[in-house]
Amino acid sequence: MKADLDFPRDFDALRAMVLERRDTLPKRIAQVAAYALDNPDEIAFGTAASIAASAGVQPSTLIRFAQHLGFDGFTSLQGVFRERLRERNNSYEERLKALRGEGGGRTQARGILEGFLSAASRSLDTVSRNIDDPLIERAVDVLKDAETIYLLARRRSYPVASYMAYALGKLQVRYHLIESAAGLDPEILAFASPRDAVVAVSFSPYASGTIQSARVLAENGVPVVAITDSAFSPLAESATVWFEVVEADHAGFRSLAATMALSMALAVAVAERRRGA
Amino acid sequence: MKADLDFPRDFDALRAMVLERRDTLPKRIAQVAAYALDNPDEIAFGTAASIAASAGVQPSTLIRFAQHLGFDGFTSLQGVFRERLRERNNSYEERLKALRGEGGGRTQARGILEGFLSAASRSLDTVSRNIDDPLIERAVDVLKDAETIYLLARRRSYPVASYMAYALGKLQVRYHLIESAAGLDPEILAFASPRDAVVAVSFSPYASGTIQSARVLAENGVPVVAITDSAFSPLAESATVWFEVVEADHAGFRSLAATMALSMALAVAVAERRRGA
DNA sequence: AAAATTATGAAACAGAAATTCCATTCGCCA
DNA sequence: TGGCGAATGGAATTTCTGTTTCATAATTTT
Repeated sequence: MKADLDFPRDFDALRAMVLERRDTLPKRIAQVAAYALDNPDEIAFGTAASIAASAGVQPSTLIRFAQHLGFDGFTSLQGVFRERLRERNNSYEERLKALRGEGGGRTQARGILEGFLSAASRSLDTVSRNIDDPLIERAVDVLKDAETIYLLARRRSYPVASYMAYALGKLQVRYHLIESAAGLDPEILAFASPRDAVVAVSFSPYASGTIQSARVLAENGVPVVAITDSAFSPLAESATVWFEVVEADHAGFRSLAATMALSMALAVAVAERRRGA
Repeated sequence: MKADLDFPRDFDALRAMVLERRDTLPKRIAQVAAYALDNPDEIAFGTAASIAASAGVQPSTLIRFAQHLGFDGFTSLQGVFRERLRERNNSYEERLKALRGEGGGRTQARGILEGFLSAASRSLDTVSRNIDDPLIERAVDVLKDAETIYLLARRRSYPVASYMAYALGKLQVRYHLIESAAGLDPEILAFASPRDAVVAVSFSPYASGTIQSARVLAENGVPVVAITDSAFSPLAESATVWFEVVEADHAGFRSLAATMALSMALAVAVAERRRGA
């Protein structure tokens, strides 16, 4: 007889058990384990067949996974995932309530995190209200015909350009990321022609390098798509199309969430347009 | 014939429809309707038989209720209740839905932008639920004593590190951003001692450079704070403290919003702690 | 290297679930 | 009151789901 009664009663226990045993689990079982921890909602609602397909295994493997953990079948394992979903929603309600009630039990670091999360969230809200369709379309029109897209951003804005570079690379769109303040940039920018295009990102206080480069490029007839934070931005003057993105800030640091989302949207939209979609 | 295709797509619409018609509904159907609005979780998780018993009606009545509302059966009605449970507390999502409703004609690019905004918002929600205070405190403890903070991130994660570098610089915290895959990194990392610390960021598929460097540093006794996306991440093994941040994605590109917020919070919290605040 | 054990895939199976059907009851109007 | 249509209960039916089984592959042990 093998009365395996020590199955995990809740999600945390299950998670702990999986992590503890992960090295000893068979390959397919481990594959299911990883999927389960990463997609708990799927497990809670799906059927054995649908989950198995989504995780790339056989339904029977799911049951074996459950049995490895001490459950007597998939159904009882699923119960744990459902219970978690019920409780999570409850605790989240309470979390919101605590936040509204200005709960005192938060640590300082937690408060800072909430601040940044809130700033990011406000930025997203703002940009979704303020960006209008024709503007995006015009920007995409400009960029879709460019032989090379030059990415211009410094300091605070640099992370935006570097993520855009990553995306454009994946999308097989030719680009050039203007890296450093040092040396080579002027020469590289001298190659830019009116058949190329520039994406320039700068927020107040504007990095002078970005502003000047953008101006020079614009004077040479290279179309410029700008992302900046005000109509009075010196970037707006040089721009063919410009977006006003006002990021909320916390502790003196602005969120980049909205700018990131916009720049990624531009990258993907350009790639799709080129594919003729 | 009356092809009733206008069944309620979400819980709010369903609720509104029920309230509107409640006077005209047959007795048993009304009984089910009341039960459904009062016990939505039961509907989401239960079976038709168990719900029927719990509501004091026959299973067939449950189906009639669903059909009265325009669904083609109990199963599709249940789908609405499940969807609600998944997407509860996602205020941004609902706002987007409302926007679509009134806006009418969206362009393709606009759709892509909304996709990224929505992904960012979901990421923020998730991280605010899943990160707990003690974890942040421990990470800050590790970092506050470091002489130099080494920032380790490649490719997709690199923008995070570069923004963190910007912030740490402003905050006058000594750091070193590991730049390129080329040449100098090993020598620079060899300087790191147990009195320093590392912030490593990597998401699946994990950049091998980041993983290896983190492992070597950990073996040399340098504390590692990791931000990664799964308990199975190889980064988690090397980490002294690790955060699980699951970013939502759109069009194949993950949001960085949550990771950005977390990394900025760490930077600011460390600086404040050092100031003795 | 061979044998034994364990893991995996695919399909068959049994049971439960949702749905349909039909006889009966209820409520309403002539 | 009698007749008609809608509503209801309960069983029959069909669809689908979790589980089991078995043959095969992989892995470990001897």
